[in-house]
Amino acid sequence: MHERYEPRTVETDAQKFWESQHSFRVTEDASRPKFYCLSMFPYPSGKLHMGHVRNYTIGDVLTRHHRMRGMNVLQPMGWDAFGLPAENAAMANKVPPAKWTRDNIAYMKQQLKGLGFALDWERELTTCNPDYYKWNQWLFTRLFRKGIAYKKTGVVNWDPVDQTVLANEQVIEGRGWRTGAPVEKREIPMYFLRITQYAEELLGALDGMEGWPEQVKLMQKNWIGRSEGVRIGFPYELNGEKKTLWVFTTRADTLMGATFCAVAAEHPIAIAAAKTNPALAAFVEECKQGTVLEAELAQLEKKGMPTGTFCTHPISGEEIPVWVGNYVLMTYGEGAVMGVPAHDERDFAFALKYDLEIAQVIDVKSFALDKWQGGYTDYGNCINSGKYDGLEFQASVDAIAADLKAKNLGEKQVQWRLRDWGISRQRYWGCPIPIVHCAACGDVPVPDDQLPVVLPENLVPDGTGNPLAKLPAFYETNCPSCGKPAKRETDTMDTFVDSSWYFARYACPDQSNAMLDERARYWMAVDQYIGGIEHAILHLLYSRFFTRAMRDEGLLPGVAEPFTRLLTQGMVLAETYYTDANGRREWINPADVDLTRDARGKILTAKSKDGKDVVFDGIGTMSKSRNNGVDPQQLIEKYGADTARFFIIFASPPTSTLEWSDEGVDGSFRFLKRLWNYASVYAGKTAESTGDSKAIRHEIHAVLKQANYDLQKHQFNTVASACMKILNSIEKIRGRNAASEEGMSILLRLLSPITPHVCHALWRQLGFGDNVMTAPWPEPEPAALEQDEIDYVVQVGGKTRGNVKVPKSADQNTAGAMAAEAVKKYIDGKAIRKTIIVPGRLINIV
RNA sequence: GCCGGAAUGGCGGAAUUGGUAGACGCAGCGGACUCAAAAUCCGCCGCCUUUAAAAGCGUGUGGGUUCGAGUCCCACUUCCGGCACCA
Repeated sequence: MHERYEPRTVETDAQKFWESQHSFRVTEDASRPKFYCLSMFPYPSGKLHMGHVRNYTIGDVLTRHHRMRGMNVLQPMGWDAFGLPAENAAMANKVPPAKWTRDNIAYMKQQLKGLGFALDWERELTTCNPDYYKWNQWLFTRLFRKGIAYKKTGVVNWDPVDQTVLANEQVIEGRGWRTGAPVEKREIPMYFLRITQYAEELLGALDGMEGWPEQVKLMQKNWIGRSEGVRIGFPYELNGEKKTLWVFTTRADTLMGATFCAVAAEHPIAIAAAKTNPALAAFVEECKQGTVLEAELAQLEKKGMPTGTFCTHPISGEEIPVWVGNYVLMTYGEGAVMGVPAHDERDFAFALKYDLEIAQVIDVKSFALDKWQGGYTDYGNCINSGKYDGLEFQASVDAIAADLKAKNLGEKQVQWRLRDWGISRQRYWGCPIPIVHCAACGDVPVPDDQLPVVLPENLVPDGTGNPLAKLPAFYETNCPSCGKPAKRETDTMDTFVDSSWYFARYACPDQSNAMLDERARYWMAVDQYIGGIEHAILHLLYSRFFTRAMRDEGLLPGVAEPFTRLLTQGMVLAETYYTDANGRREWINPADVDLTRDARGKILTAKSKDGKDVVFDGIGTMSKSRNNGVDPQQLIEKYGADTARFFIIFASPPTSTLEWSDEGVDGSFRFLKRLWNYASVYAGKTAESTGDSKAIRHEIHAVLKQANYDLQKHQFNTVASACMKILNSIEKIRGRNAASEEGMSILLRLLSPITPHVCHALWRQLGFGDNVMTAPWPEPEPAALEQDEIDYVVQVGGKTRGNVKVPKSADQNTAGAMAAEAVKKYIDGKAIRKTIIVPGRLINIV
């Protein structure tokens, strides 16, 4: 046995062993409980980043732990291979996205293999391969025929110079990233998936999902956003035609205080008024500038302009003005709201600004017309509301809804915040949408025998629109229905489509006759899903929707939820720095910044390697766009995969955000070295000290008990600590005896999911067996946990004043008396009011 | 702006349901070994007063509940994630 710990040799040997044994290959096995453990697949951006190492180490710890508990564990891996960065790289390097992507996959796969993850590589899948995306297309055509997929217009960011659609990420401070031109909103036809049809089910099912964090369920609940209210009609006349302006409100009790209505710039009233009113036309035009980003829209200064149109209040019959408001969203409800300045903060500010009437109709306290106060939105009884005066919230809503219904101007309604999912992307590197546009037959889905619609792989985009739209060889085709010349759709699908069902395909990646087969029925649902908290809404919600859509296609009978248990990993953050080059930010990797700090750790100066001053721009998620990713490869090369794995597990609990710093990694490396040294130096010797073996056994088994509890809670950082504590205990023995032997056996098994290579080597070399992966999971022995005396903390009036050892057999009175004796000097001369005894823990004398 | 989180020594973090705050590490300080250094091993290590013994303070801020609060409640501050075309 080598005296020195040499990670490279140890890791290569272990990996060769696993490969030769096909240790991670799994098949369906009815005799054992199955456990499908899945980490979110990576986008092949170039090389692994720390977030990947963290994610996949957590997944591997879970996988290896469950294997040792006797379960049939599937842990696969694949590539989320379509997406925008490949097109950006293609433009920068003049290399087709396909080549860039596949090169990245090859490199990252080697990195993953080097980290020793227990992955079944025979199931690897890549979303940009036709044998995968064929089934995107196949399912799309099914959903299209059912009406779940449909066409309507959607709003996109438009770069007027490059004549191209921009992703939100490509809009920097309202301007196109390449051209610097102010971005405009533009409406274009797109395909949508009717996720709203599943809104009720997606919301209702959350309650029963006990394996999901409350936090994520709450976010999804709020995102779906069910609200109960009243749909209210305000009749108006436009060009002599009688129409009704429909609004939705959750506060119908305030209807008598509605003094105006506001519509979105895209609303028919606004468009009609703009035709005859140049000032209004300019305002409508202004509203079209800027991005579609909701975060920015919500923080815009609220502006408006009267349309000149008036509508009739459905109860009072008064004429109230209709305004255009830049804060009214066409995408929510019907693009119009009623304005109740007295009881809505936004309406109040709007009314003050434009001198609109403010009419209090709820008896909230101390109402003042000139100043908004928090209580104005409180519920209360109606006042100044005619026949509704004195009614409380629910009664007034009921009465108003009934009256509106009688007039055919409203009814109670349930409204959802969730919108249908627009999946069309005017981009090259994605899955082609399988539709042919025929002048005679309309939008015709591509028939099964013509699938997949293959994406040509040799194109290089140039930033001025989708290259597919410039390639007649791609878009010129014949109508599958009538055979006449027709045009193929050139938009591709949102990459979220690819990732909304990949988890099911891992069960049967080689199946060429169907999207899924009976193997998917065996493995689904995923028992444990692991991935970043940033996916809490979109990816996870889309996957829940897709799983139901697949269920309703008969592909996954009885499966509604894709992920039984969810572990949301905290993000790995890093500091960000930039240099300012002629107003354009150049992002500098934190590894290339030299810092000086003051005694409190505050940054004094920051310089790049070439001596330029660098601006610190806070801490944020590691990303390509801010060049603050930390490459784990250097860490792995210097210390080995086991140290990298141990350190990232040890550094913080899986769900916490982690500000990356590799200070402290030495400690993890030292621990593995100490473990190795102990095994090589002392393992051959008989013990020097055997006297306190009983106490040491107690320590080890108590730590093991706690570690098993922590594993259940997924608190892996303290499991790593536990391993260190066990080694500390064993080291006191300084040699080999029954206690150290047992301790080592426990330690190597407990540690093996975290650092599998070194544990594999030591398990064999110390003669415990051939393969630690097949050893049973260690459990504490009750006898070793027994103690004769209990250590009580003694408090006087809640302050800790001492300790007392009480025999296990002693009753409460004896224990109390012993405690009082132990802290005598603190209670001398004072009356004892009562004594609180927490069995096994603490005695408080008051 | 809206939704969801987080805040504990110089640093990462621990504290199972309200019960000894700081486990386990990092950094630092002192020592052993060494010609020396590295590596390794041993000890100390929240703040403050103090020669010491001992006392007081202490879990982002301000209140509250309790015999007892890092943990529960109310109000705030700062930071992080998401906001539908980054993935």
